[in-house]
Amino acid sequence: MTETPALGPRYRAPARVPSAPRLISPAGAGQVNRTRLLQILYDVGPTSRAQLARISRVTKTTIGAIVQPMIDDGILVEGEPQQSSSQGGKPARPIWFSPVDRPTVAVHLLPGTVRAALVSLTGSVITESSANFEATELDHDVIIDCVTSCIQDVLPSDGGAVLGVGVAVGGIVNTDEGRIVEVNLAPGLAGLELGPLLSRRLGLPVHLDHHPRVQALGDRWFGSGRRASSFASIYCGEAIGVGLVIDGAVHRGVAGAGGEVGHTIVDLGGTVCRCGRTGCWETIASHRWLQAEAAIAGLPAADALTVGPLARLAGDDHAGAEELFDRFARNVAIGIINLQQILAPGLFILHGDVVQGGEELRERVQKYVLDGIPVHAGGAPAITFASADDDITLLGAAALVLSQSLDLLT
Amino acid sequence: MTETPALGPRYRAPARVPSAPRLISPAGAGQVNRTRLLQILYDVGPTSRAQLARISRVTKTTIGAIVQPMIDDGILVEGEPQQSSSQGGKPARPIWFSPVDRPTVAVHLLPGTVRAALVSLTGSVITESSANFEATELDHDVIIDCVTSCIQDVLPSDGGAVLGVGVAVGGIVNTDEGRIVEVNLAPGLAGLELGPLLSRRLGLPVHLDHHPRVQALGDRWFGSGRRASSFASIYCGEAIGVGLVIDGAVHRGVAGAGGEVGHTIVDLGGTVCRCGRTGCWETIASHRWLQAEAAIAGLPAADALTVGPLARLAGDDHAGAEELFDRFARNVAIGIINLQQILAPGLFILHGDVVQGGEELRERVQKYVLDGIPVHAGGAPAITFASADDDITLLGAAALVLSQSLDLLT
DNA sequence: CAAGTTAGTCAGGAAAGTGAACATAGTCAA
DNA sequence: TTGACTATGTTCACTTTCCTGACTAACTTG
Repeated sequence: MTETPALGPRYRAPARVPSAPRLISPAGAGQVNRTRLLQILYDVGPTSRAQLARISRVTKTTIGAIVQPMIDDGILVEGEPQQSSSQGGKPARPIWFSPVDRPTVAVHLLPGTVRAALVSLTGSVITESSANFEATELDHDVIIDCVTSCIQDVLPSDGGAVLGVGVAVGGIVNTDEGRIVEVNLAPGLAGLELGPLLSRRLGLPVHLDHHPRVQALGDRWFGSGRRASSFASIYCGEAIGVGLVIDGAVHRGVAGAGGEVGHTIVDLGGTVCRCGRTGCWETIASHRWLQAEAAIAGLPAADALTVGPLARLAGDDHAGAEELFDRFARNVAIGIINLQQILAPGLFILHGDVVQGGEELRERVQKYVLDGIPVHAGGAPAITFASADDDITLLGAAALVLSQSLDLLT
Repeated sequence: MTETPALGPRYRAPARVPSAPRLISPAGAGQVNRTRLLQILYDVGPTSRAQLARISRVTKTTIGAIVQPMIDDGILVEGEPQQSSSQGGKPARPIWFSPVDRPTVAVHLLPGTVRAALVSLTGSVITESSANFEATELDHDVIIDCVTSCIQDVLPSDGGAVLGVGVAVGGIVNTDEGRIVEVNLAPGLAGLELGPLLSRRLGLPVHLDHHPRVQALGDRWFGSGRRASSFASIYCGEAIGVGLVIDGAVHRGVAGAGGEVGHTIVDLGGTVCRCGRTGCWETIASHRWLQAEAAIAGLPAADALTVGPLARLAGDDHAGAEELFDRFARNVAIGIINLQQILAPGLFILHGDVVQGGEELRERVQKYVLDGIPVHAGGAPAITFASADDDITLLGAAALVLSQSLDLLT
């Protein structure tokens, strides 16, 4: 008889068991339901118990049982009684998230710049800070120091509990390992294990993800994708990327790949992209293309042209600008058409410099998209521009933490 | 006090409530768990209660409680006791689906041809039948008659209970309404409300979907996508389409749109597609392109060339064929690259005439795909060819019914 | 001020998974 | 042949969770 090792029961290699969805236990169902209810609350905003019961198709009793402990715990707060409806009745008291309890830290990491904010559960920025580092910096320690101190600037001074840190990275990341794979223009960030390193320094859970996916999360939780079950959140500026929300959840490919829609091939015979391949969408719908074409057309300040100035030129009836503006709209539409043909999300939310083109650009893009897809019962896809000056990426980084922590909110 | 109408409680228009995920009740959890367990059983094949308990991370007790009523009901059967492991122990009795109880009807509708089969819960074809109609036929009644009689040929003669009818349509469908929107080469099918009409004639639930999505379901349930949580099932022959499995579920766009990857734009300056737009993937990777290029290259029988003969010509060191074969591989890779860049499913299962290219073609496609995507921690995507003569679409049509009916299997 | 209406709470009941103990049926070695 | 060992499958008391129905609270209207 062999002795059982002190470390625990003898390990026996299990039969090769494929990972499978777990079954739900009553206790697990409670966890799931608490999480879902909080999701619903985010979707609909401050809402009374009775209304939540109607939305989630359960009884008021159940809602009360779920919500009351959270109120006692300080996560949720009960608002002032609202006006009764004209039919009378006890006035409803809306439930909403605490504006101070358990905030999250949101970080946006760009080549040379880091931006950090303390974000409340209600989705508003409490404190903000930013710092710069040399984009050519190769020493990981220097970068980590910079990021850490920027975060510490926004941490609550009273040392109150923070849920975690969410990081949006403007480059390719491995979400499984919390590692940055590559960031254009910032070679020093390549290979940086930002997740584990930050987590160790701060003693907080850290989640990081690809910028357009974080942006999509921001749209889903706090922006115009709020109640949409599927949509594409596109960033279009100096580069192009997409975050896909499919059936209410942000889609990640294996280990966090995917979303590189800027480097899908749309023009086989086209020009060479900075990625080394030929005919990427980015070669016909990013700043680089805009500036090259503007130079050819002889537009003023062509080599620094962006969408806003181009729109103004086009609005002033500058013939070359008008023509370029329209081609830009068509080129932006190409990638959207392809996404719609493949996935048919039905809603496209555009961010980045492209929104500087305003309603005029949006309408043109929409027209080209509608021209480019067959009429189908699914209905015409909607193209919307995000507001130009929002913090949706920071809010998305906060949502990144929330989406992983909701079940920790007891 | 107004009287309550006889039809039921007075209907009161609810406050505009956004559709939201329901919370899970204990009873609902049971339903979900039964369904999940059956899904797991499909994924892993015949399996003992104890093994199922390990896979689904619940106790043997629970599995027994779920499985026993289904055995009593005849849906599941207990196999012969297996050999004990070398360590001894009571021999396990694998549980599996009944090969005769509650079969489904699978239908594949193509321009001019309909194929029907009776498929068992175990995923094997019990009976099969096919019929032809004029592809130019415009009378809906004639088509429905043809489909109905083809189905009745395979219905069990003893009138045993059939779960339902699944239909794969080689064209655009509206899955919400069970309506065919458009089928290339068969204008009479456009607008046909096949779902409701068949359902009324047969008295059975009918589900229909776009062919590549049905094919993906077949791969997911009975093919090489069986345990994969995400993959793309591509049909590539006279046309190109894709069915996407994302997180274990087949993705449908709004009302069943999406999957039209053949008409994504990959070659802006290219040739005009039969869809009327320019530069679709289909214009460079379907039969039409192959035959046009073969004619230019002076290959024999160019106007009826398909992939199999081309592969043989190339294998015989026919210079023009070899070069065309390679370009075809590259062109097929283009669309796969784009899908991988956007969604990174990590696995691509190819069906249709393209598989006639054999391992030689598969390797070339894989090489071009790997050349066309950045190295990323997610790992290199796998490209696989389905076996040439399988019934995966019919099995997928059966799975279409199963996936909607699992919770009806008590 | 009474009737009607809506919000929120309290006690009892049903569904479902858990965990420990037990019956069942094999292997292996003395 | 027997006993120790191992693994499968079943029985029963227990916990969690949500539902039902009755109740209190608060406001509007006539």
